[in-house]
Amino acid sequence: MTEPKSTKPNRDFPEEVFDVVRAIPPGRVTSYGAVAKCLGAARASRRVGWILNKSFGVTPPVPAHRVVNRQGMLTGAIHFPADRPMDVMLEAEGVVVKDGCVVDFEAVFWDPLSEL
DNA sequence: CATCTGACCTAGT
DNA sequence: AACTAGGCCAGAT
Repeated sequence: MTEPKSTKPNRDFPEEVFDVVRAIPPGRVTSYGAVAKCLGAARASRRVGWILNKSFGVTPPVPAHRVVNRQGMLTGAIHFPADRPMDVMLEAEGVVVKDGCVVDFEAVFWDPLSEL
């Protein structure tokens, strides 16, 4: 069979991730697993983080600071530039962050599966 | 070419 | 309820 066995609805993973993250409204946050699942790759949550790491400097800019882990912790803050800490950007949009953790994570959680 | 790590998640104990 | 271990996919060394 010469036909492409993988008929995945997924185009380029990075591009899809950027699109979803860009769709996150201000004052809201989402999780890597939610984005990955939205793309049909619930097990690719790790890839999402790696892709977001690459999202620095891309156009249009991707609000990677709106993406946190399942627990609402800013695990990616360590990879953020010191000039733009993740917690500061979130608070600037209305998200309350305490000790690197999002307060009322469920309240500010934005599900791409439901909203997108 | 083989091995390890990584912005994670799920499941088992 | 909390902790540990394994799985997942891809890039880097």
